[in-house]
Amino acid sequence: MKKYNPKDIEPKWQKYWDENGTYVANLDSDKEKYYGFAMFNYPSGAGIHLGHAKNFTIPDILMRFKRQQGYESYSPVGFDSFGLPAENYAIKTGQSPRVTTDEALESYRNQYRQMGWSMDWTKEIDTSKADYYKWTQWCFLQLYNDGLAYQKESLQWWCDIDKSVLSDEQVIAGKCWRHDGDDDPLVSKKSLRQWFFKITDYADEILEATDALNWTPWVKTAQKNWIGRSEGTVATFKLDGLGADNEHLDVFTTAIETIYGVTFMVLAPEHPLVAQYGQHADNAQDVDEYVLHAMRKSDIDREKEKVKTGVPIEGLFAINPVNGEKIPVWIADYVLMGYGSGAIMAVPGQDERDYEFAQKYDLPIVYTTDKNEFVSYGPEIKPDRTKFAMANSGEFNGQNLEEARQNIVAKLEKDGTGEAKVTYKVRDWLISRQRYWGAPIPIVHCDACGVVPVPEDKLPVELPEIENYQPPGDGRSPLANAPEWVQTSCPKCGGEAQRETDTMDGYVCSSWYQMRYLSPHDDTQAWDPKRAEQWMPVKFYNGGDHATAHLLYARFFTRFFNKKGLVPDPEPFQQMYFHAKILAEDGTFFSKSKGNGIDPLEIIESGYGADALRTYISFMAPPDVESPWNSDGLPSCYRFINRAWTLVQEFNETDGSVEEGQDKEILQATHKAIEKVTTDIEAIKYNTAIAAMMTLVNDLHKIKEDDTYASPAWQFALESLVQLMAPFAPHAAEELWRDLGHGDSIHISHWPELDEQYLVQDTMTLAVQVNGKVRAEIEVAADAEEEAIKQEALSQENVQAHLDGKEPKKVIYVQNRLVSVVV
RNA sequence: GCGGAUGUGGUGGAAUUGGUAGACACGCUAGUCUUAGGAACUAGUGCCGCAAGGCGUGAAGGUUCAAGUCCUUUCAUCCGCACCA
Repeated sequence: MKKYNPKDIEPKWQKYWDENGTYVANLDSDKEKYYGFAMFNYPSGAGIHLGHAKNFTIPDILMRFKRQQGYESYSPVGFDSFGLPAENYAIKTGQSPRVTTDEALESYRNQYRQMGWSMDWTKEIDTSKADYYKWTQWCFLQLYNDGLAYQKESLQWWCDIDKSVLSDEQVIAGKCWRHDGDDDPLVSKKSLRQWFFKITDYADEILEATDALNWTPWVKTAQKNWIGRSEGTVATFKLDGLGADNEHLDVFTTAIETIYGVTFMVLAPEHPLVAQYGQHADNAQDVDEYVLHAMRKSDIDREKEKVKTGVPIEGLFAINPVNGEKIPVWIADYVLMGYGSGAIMAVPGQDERDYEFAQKYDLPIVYTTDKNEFVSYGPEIKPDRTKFAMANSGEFNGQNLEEARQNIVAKLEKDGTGEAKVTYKVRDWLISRQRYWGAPIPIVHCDACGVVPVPEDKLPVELPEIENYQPPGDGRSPLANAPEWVQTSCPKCGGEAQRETDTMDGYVCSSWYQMRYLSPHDDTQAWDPKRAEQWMPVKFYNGGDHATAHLLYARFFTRFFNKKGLVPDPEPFQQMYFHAKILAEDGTFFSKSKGNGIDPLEIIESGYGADALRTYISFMAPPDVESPWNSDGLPSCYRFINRAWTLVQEFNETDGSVEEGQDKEILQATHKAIEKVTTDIEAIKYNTAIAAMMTLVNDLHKIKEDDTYASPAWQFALESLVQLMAPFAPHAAEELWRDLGHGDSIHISHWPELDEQYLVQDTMTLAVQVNGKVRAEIEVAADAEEEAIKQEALSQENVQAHLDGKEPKKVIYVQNRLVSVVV
């Protein structure tokens, strides 16, 4: 008998599928379309790991299923290949990122194929190739033309030794990643002029659309948190002293009703008024020191700070717009420049944080409600606000908080000292990177014309090959090391001009690739809007990372291009599925440092094959449940495939003798499996789909225990089984399909058709409960009358015993389930 | 602190949404066979008990003929956000 050997059949069919274009999608097909994929990879030198295996197997199963169902199923493939690791490697070795990336890509292509993923390789994209980033630059220009791309000074981490910009992940415990010794200096912040995308313009509509999405629920919550909308009031306080008499200070608060309790003001250390008036303060030196100290701390470090610190700006006061009270102004780093206006009115009587600060620095505390509870902490909490009465608040005393809030806002608006306002946590998207290995920003700086966008017909602005990947030391990217590239002529006036040397954040590249996949080789446009009309939004998008930024940015781009009429839907991903991680056998996370990783390729090559690996990854738990790897689990899936294999081989070796006696049983088992597997794949519950197939295999083995079957029913059962298995174990299924006499690929065959008549049983087994406890089981005809069933139930010996001579008060029959007798 | 979720055998996990808890696997026990293997096959396996029976879904209450599922309280764990004004 032919043995199951994945090492033989897997490479064979991989080659066949490639050569026959089995998975090549016709993007202009008339068929109903199904478009799905997983977040693409950064091709690192290390190759794929178990997480990648899961990431791409999840959509692959669904896409294969849809293909069999007759959809034009498009599984695109691509690589997010710009990024820091290749650049860091280049700095270290001088080897071009282009070269190392290409090497990594070649290896990835092989590994993807070995996993048996049904990707359409004829449409592969690579974000670091000019034919892709040309259109990333085009996207930039569209945003620029609509005023959604702009330049602004912004602070960047800076290493004084390298004279180079650092990304967040290159700052480790406040020091540069390459200079983190005890004697090395802390990193500092340097102000650079950088490019931003105005995503805040879209914050509201993205937020509003979030609830309706068919996305993993917590991802939606994360999106909403990230946007962080809160409704409140901006109040204007006039300043007094230190020559600031004509200045005013705007603060944002969600609890304006506490304004009578303001006993001090707090500015973030970066607040512009600090730089302006701090030097005039009586304690100018303290102010200076405090600001310097705070600026050196990263935001993360600041948040870790348990004890609040601050200094007053002595001599500077603010005037409370509601009662004219003169209150001191402080600086403290518990106030963040990035939120609201970077300044707060502190109400220690009603706010926990302000209370803590006031306690420490001995500042006065005024309560503005009749109950001394904190009310302004967070926009979400709503202690029944109508139950609090205002106190110490002048004309508003006695009103409940809700009334007072409205009345105070009205008063401020009338006086011109405040207004209702909505703020967001999300800030504009900083896309400038002072890096080499990214898409150049298509902008030219002309001495005469200023900032000039590169005309669309001059795209791409190609990334030049350079000699030295070390940053030049002036805050510009290594592209500044290529003067002949930087030096150019102005597209407007033709005069001397310099190219922008910043490149774009990698997230820009991945914000629109779902559209590029539809026109991967089009050199006349970023994508064909007619194709987008047919294919967008993406039906199924899987990922196990990037729950916030990437998805938010992709939504921003899609909304923008939707308004331009280039995509049919404002949302990019109809369904977003966020899978959970596979854990190590001990329940901890896999990590490079622990070296406890499991190499998918090793598993395949050890003889278990990709099919068993794919099946086990899908079987171990529902994909969205974190579950530890169990090395004994893999063999169990191999065994399952092998048992199916045996059924087919034995069938092939029979002499054709027909046993029809158990056809009905065979068909019932088969259709039950068809139904279960179909609904479970649709619901991404692969674990129970596989369990149903295992049950079918077990059933078929049992049925044939004594005889060898060769009936048409038996053949239908085997063919259906193999077709059901095809999305999970595509190689073995293909081989078995051919063994069953088919000339064409199983993957473009069809999905087994369900015949519901076989789901109905002739008889059914009902449980009989007496006072809620099961006391007997009865077997009755499926179409038996309710009365007859009840009689049958009551006549059971054990039921009678538990009735103990009493008359049942009630007998309940639940259809197809049980009979419940109440005494 | 706020928000979201989850607690089921020795293990991963099932459970038609209120209807026989533990599907399917792993592991374990016993057995069969043998070109002795990390093979295949068969049977058993929630707990206590020889059995009858009893007990069982983190804990405690409640609703119901019937609760893993609904309600209340509570404990634990995980995740997201977090000095967001």
